[in-house]
Amino acid sequence: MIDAKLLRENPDVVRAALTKRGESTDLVDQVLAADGDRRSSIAAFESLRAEQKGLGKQVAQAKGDERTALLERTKTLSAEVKATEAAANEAEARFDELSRGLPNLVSDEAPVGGEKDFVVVEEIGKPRDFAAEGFEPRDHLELGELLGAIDMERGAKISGARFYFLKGVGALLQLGMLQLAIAQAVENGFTPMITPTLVKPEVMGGTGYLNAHDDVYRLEEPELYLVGTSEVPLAGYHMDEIIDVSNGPVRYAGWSSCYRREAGSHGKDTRGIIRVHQFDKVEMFSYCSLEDAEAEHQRLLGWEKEMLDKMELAYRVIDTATGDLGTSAYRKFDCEAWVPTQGAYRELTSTSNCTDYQARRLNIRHRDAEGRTRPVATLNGTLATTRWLVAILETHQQADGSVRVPAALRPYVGGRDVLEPVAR
RNA sequence: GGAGGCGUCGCCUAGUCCGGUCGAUGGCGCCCGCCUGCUAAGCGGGUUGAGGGUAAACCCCUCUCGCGAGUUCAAAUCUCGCCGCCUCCGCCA
Repeated sequence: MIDAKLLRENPDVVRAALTKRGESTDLVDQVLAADGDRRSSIAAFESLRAEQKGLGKQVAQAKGDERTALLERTKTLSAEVKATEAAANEAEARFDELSRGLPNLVSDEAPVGGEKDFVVVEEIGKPRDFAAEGFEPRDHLELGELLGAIDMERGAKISGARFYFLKGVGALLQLGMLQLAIAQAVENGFTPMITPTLVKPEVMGGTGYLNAHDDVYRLEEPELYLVGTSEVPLAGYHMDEIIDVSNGPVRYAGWSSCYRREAGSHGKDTRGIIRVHQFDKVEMFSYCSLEDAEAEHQRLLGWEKEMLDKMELAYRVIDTATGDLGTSAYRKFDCEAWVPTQGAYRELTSTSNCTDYQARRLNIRHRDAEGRTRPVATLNGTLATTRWLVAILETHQQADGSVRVPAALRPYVGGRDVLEPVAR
């Protein structure tokens, strides 16, 4: 949610952000009008209410005729108070609903434009040259089937398209990767968390995901939503609280399954586990002061790179363009790993600085140096997900269909340094 | 699923039966000051959060006793619904 005071005093800042995101600025004027209504109706109610309270006090003291006379007046006043209060509540609710439709501001440093207007910040490692090595790389699904690691067919049989089983070394690799992620996070002061994956509407809405709710699974009774990332329960964790960030960021590492409908992506990435309805992820989540947020964002990015380095992958870091930020993000960096059979970089991690946008919606505050309450900043970033297996399998494959295991993962596959094809 | 109990400004707590000096009591903790070689103790004061009047300070006002609705001139207090926690029973793992 955008600060109402900022919107009132500097509506052009908000309009500029909307324009950079490629959205209409009409909503700004609607919200401003609603804000005016809200404040005037609150003032009307409050002055009547003050009068009513004053009279009520006199009634308590008065006796006889004087009392009857007072009661005559207070009766009509009572109805007016009720009516103006209802009007004020309504105006407040309308303002709230409209202003929740506004996305976050955007960083001046974020590149302006759409999905393809990202800026490459850094390239790390070199994509393997399979032509030079003299063999045609197999894609991750073919490798996964050879190794007995991925079973898409049976996933589809029991749950439909975009579902899968990870089995054998596939299951071990994923568990290893996630455990490695948790271990790294804990080393860096994160509190590990295994979160609920079903959340209430206000939590899903508070994180800004309900606007794009085509992608969210919804349960009818009771009304609950399956989370697409543990960012959602971790943001909701401190909802309606005043937390202490005076000693630096409060950091959580969430381990959860994630669910996405992928409603708008028919026909895209239909093969293998690149884009699936359910996957597992370890997500970093930080609460900190607004002043500390940009520095914390860089730290989260650093920890993502550290994990990717452990997987021995070639990847690049991109600064996401304003049109591709999502509702809550003020700035976003993605790490994209090279996927040999696609000849392309694909997103493996994403870290967002949501500034105080989610915190305003979820009512999460801290006390500043002067003891005043202020919304915190929230940030998130990926430490490992199922999709990483795609890049790991393809990057480390050998001509015979075996796959070399990155050193960091070997303890999790029984110490093996190579995974061999199995007979089906 | 059934029955009962509970929910007060960080924590504990008085108040709720019998509506109006509750515009909320006291303690603990915390903050400021005084006192004191230092510390502790003692003494005095402060200490829920939000919104509006204002751009801000001071100040003033309104809301806030789990949430919402109702009764009433007036609700922490009475009524109804909901949520959460606890205890017991049933059922399932």
